[in-house]
Formats: sequence, C-alpha cells, structure tokens
Amino acid sequence: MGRTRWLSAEEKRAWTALRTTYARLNQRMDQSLKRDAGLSHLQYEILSRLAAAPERELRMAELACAVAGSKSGLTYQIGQLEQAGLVARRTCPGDVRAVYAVLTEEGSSRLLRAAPGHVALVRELLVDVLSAEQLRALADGLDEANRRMQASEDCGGSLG
Amino acid sequence: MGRTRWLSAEEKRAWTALRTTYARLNQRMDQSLKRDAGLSHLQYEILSRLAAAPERELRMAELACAVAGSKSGLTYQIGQLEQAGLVARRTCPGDVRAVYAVLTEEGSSRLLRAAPGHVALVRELLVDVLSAEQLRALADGLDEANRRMQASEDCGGSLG
DNA sequence: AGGTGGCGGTTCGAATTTGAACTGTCGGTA
DNA sequence: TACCGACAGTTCAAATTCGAACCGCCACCT
Repeated sequence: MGRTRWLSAEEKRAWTALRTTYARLNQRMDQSLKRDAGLSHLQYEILSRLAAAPERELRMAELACAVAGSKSGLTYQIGQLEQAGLVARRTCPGDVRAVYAVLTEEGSSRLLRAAPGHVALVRELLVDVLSAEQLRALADGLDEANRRMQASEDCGGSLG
Repeated sequence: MGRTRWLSAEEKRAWTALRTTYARLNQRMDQSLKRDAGLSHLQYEILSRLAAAPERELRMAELACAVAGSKSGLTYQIGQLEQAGLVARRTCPGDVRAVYAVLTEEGSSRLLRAAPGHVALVRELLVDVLSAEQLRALADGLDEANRRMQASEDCGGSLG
C-alpha cells in the first residue's frame, strides 16, 4: 500500500457536505414528524417501505436491509409500531422462522396523514433547492455507491 | 396551501439514495474506525474538527453546530474523549461560561494514526465511485441545502 | 448598585441503538 | 433417520442519544 492519497479540497467539501447536511436534514425531519404525526423519521420510513411493498408486508430482514439499521434495532422499532397498532407481525406458513411485518389499516392512515407535511419538508429543504442536474447527479452517484456497498456485503454481515 | 406535490420517481430516488447511502457509509466508517483506532465515527469527526481549528481548539457550541448533534450529546462525547486523554477542557479567561475543547498531543497522534485508513475508506466507498461532475454537483447542492438550513435556524434552537 | 433576560454548558432520566449471545428451524448430508 | 452448520429473529446488558430542567454568569437597563 502506497502513501495515503488525501482528499482534495473539493472532495473534502463533498464528503463534509454529505455528512452535515444529512445530519441536519434528518434532525429536521424527525422533529417535524414527531410534532405533526407522532412518528420518528425511522418509523415513518418503515411504514413507507411497507406501504410500497406488495401485500403491504416485508420480511424483517428485508426491512432491516432497506433502512440499514441493525437487526435488533428493527425488532425494537417493530415492537413499538406493533404496540401502537400501526403494524402487525405475521409468521410465514412455509418457514416458521420467517416473520413478516404487515402494515395495518391504522398504520396506513397514519402514514397518509403524515406524508404531505413530510414531503413538503423534503422539497423545501432538499429537492427544491437542487437543480435538476444536481438532483440527477446525486441520485446516480449515491445509488452507485450504495449498490457497491450492498454488493460487497450482500446486505448481511454487518446487519447482524 | 394547495394539494401536495408528491415526489417524482427521480426525486424520490435521490432522497432515498441519500438516506440509505449515508446510513450505510456511516455504519462502515464506524466499524472501520472502531476496529482500527478505537474511535467512533463521531469521535473521529470531533478530533478532526479540532485538528483543523486554529489553536486546535473550539467552543463547545461551535463543535456542536459543526457536527450537528445536540448540546448534551456533545457534552457526553467530550467527556469520553477527555477520559481517554484525547481532548482537554479549557475555560476562557474572558468569559467563565465558555468552555473550549482542546486537542491534546495524544489526541493528535491518535487522529493521525486513524486518518489514512479512514480516508482510504471514504475514497473507496464514495469519492472514487463518483465522477468529477457528480462530486461537484453533490458538494454544491448539499452545501447550498446546508447553508439554507443554517440560515433558517442560525445553528441554535434545535441544537439546545 | 440592583434586577432581569438570555446565553453556554451540564445534569438528569427516558428512549433508542448496538453487538453479542441465544432459541428454534431449515437444508443438506451421511 | 440423525447430525451439523447456517439462518431468522429475539433477548439482554451496555453504550449512546435526546430533550427538558437546571446552574451560574454575562450584558443590558434603570
């Protein structure tokens, strides 16, 4: 291994912007969602994924992979959402080990209630701030980075 | 307020990519840093900020603003770093309330030790994955979003 | 001087997150 | 059939994070 290739000013700026901007965005979303709908940003995200899934249900592992938290963290959050009646657990007939999280009717309506405000904030703080080219470059670049990370770990390993 | 302007597929892709990619990146950095240098990603970031600051010191509030955590969270982390001998607290002669966090010699050498591996990972997972244009678009766009958020809260308020 | 509002940090308890066992089950193999 | 390693989720304790309440102190105003 050769000498370290340090980051150029531009590269450092990109990386720093990614970190701090995401952190701030996340914080704002979290506050807004909690205030308006009583959901954390993570919970909103979980409900959102479920709503988009066929049958409105996903395996725990898929969900954990999608939101990129730890397995035990997801168990906790699904527990919370289940207590709140927004999600139900269902076991798979074919494989006793598997557990599906299913979006309930109440979960669905809560999501619908929260969505407009959340989307408006995403627009205000991010989407409408970027030019079309910036938006596409961001989507393309980060998607690619994401794909590579998934490929190199197959969404297992660090998620356990 | 009119009807909600939902996100287009492209917009949703950008936002989702930002969230999941950042989450994954953060997770990887964290693991790598903990394994190689016994530092969390956040701690690395704090040390890094201090190293770049004049006199290698910053006010608690500045630091909290920079890393975008809560005030109490920073108090905790500086406590940890202080116990580890990587950072020292110093009070300001002019204003007794103010506290400076100062990078110690040991903190500096620990940072130097951790940096090459960390930078290599930032390159591998992000910087070297993006084209020059993507990198610049990302830096410009997110910087702008970040500036606007700071402007609208002046880095106080939600940080307390 | 005396009073008052706000700032800078810390403390506290509650909520969340993590990683390392652990449980029960599946799939392939002898 | 009986076994063995791997897998899906959960449980548990420890670490981190958050928000709200708090403390002392500064700046300003009278």
